[in-house]
Amino acid sequence: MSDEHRDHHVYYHDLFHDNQKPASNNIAGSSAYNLQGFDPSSYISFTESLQAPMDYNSLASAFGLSPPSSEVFSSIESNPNYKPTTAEVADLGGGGGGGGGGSDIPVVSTPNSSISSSSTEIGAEEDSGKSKKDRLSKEVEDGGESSKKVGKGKKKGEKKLREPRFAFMTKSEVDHLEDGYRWRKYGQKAVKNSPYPRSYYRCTTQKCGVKKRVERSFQDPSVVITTYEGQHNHPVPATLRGNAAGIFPPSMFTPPTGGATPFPHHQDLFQMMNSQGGSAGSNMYSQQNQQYHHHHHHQLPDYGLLQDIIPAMFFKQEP
DNA sequence: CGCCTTTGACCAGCGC
DNA sequence: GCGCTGGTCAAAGGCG
Repeated sequence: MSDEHRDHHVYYHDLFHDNQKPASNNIAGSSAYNLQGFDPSSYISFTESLQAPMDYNSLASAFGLSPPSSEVFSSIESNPNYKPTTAEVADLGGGGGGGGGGSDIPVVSTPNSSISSSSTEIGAEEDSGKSKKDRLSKEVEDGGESSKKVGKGKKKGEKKLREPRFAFMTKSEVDHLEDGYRWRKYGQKAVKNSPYPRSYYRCTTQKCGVKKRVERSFQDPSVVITTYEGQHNHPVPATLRGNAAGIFPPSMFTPPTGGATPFPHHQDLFQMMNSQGGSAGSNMYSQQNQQYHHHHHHQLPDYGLLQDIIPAMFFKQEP
């Protein structure tokens, strides 16, 4: 395994399962989207389903700060009672092998990104995409999850509730991207129609039920699809925190002024992003971290803030 | 010694 | 009801 993170491209795209979502959600149609021209209707339904009081503009501006050339796609499962479907399982990883229509995925992207092509990667295989059905109307209450065992009888009629998820695609050679948190792998499964396995991770912090799923796109092996589920109820481990610029643009965070970034990977990321299309201030960082010593891979927080920020913005906060 | 990965088995949901 | 598939468990092993 290599410790280096290279060529990081992050793709975000919005995915929300709106039950009766008309065909207007087709990705092709959204190819023209960009954060500033994002389809209002989609936004609304998205927000509504999230029940998040946040202002979209803040989000948009946040993403809008991305390097001009970055290609970003994120997907979010906003429905707290969301029930994964097959297609989504295939795409973003979901539970239960249900059917699923994977083509209704609204997309949010930054300017200059070519959504259609990339989004295709994500939703590419709806091979047996059936219709997904939604049901369930329990109240979501994160947290509870310790008593679910495989071989044991489970609680009465309690259903396993799944938290909203946030997925994004990153161009990287490493499967498991450092994000500042500590994870323990608890499973790996082969993905249907894909030669690449999917790994399941869980935040090791006690009481934190955040899960993470990592898989490589079978369409484009250079792309890694990471899906977060839940929100951390604790801060990033002190030993792991530090530079968390990660995939977010410099403007969103305090630039590593003064000192060299201990994580050249970031630099690579920025360079990559900037170089791609770019004309944005590119060597802001590139001149700094020329050298560094290799740290253990566990000490390379990359996308920590991604989790800190995205969930906070999109995920339904518990009362 | 503690923490983590590996790995096969098992479980749950859905389609047929 | 059976079979498929994704998701999870937990025992065993690995590594610092």
